[in-house]
Amino acid sequence: MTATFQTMNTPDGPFTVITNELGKVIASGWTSSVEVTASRIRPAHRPDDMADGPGDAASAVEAYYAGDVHAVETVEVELHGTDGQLAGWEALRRIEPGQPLNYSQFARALGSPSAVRAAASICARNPVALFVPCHRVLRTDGSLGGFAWGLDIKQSLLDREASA
Amino acid sequence: MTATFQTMNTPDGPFTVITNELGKVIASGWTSSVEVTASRIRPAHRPDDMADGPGDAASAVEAYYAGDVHAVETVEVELHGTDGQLAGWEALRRIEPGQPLNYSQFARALGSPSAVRAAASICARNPVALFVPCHRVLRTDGSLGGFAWGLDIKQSLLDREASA
DNA sequence: ACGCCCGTGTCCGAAAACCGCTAGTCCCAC
DNA sequence: GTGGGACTAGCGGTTTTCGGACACGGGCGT
Repeated sequence: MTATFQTMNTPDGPFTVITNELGKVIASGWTSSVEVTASRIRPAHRPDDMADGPGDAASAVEAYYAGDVHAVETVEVELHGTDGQLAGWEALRRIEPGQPLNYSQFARALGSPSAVRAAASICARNPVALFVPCHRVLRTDGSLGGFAWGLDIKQSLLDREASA
Repeated sequence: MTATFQTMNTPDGPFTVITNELGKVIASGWTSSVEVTASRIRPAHRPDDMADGPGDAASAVEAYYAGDVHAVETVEVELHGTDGQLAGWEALRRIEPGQPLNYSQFARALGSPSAVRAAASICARNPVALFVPCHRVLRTDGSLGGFAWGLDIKQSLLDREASA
């Protein structure tokens, strides 16, 4: 399987998107390294080789940073994972920008109120950051919790969406 | 991923072939059950759904049973596995009909003369029986060894190829 | 002759470890 | 008192790790 990638600049630093043959996003994150981005895809579905090339996910990211924080919502993604992960990532996409949840609420939304920690690790493994907005889940005490691409960026995204 | 299958009758009983979008064989065996056939594909690459449909692998099988035992050699296959498995399955395809090897010779051909048992399990996991002729490897003492689809069929194939 | 044990690569199931957390306790500094 | 920081046990899906099993043959000891 072969895939396409693009790296662009954003106010939060370089951002890389990897898409499959159909143009669906399979991985993304704030790094200029394709390898690092690809490492978030589960091994069995990781592309054999990747080439730089065009794609329209990039324009959605630019629109997002230009102020249209909804722009990334309609971009198609292709996700692989367990049933729980797929359900979780889908649920994340339904969170509105500017209205973050905490990990407990998120676990409850998934139907397992006590599986808070498990829910957190579903966020942690989101391969398509920004498109699946795992940054919209925070700790109950108001602190940020974690973010694979760095807490500065998580905070920046939240600020941006709060003021949009 | 979606795939196509066909089931046909042969002197050795019903035979099912599963092919991918490109028409390459991804699984096959003497059974009328698509599930059983598909179970030989490693989980990560198993198709999501399968539909009955045409394909020209079937005609090669018919030609084989009509007496042209070389007919299945040119059919394209798509295999997934470890490096050792891929090398092994490739080597199997180079064995001439009517000239069976034993497991020791096969292991030696793979470059690991002492890994006889490992070589045997590479045969054992061949997902595309007949197209990759794992039935052409026997025990050193002359007995059949094993065959996923039943020893009767292994014997029958060997007889057929010996007299061709 | 016959039986036992070992080498070797890969798969598979079971069990343990891993965590982007939370609620409850305890303790101290005001 | 009381607000806040520090510490702990418990949580539950996923991933990782580990040990056994296997389409066998050859060397060694009885």
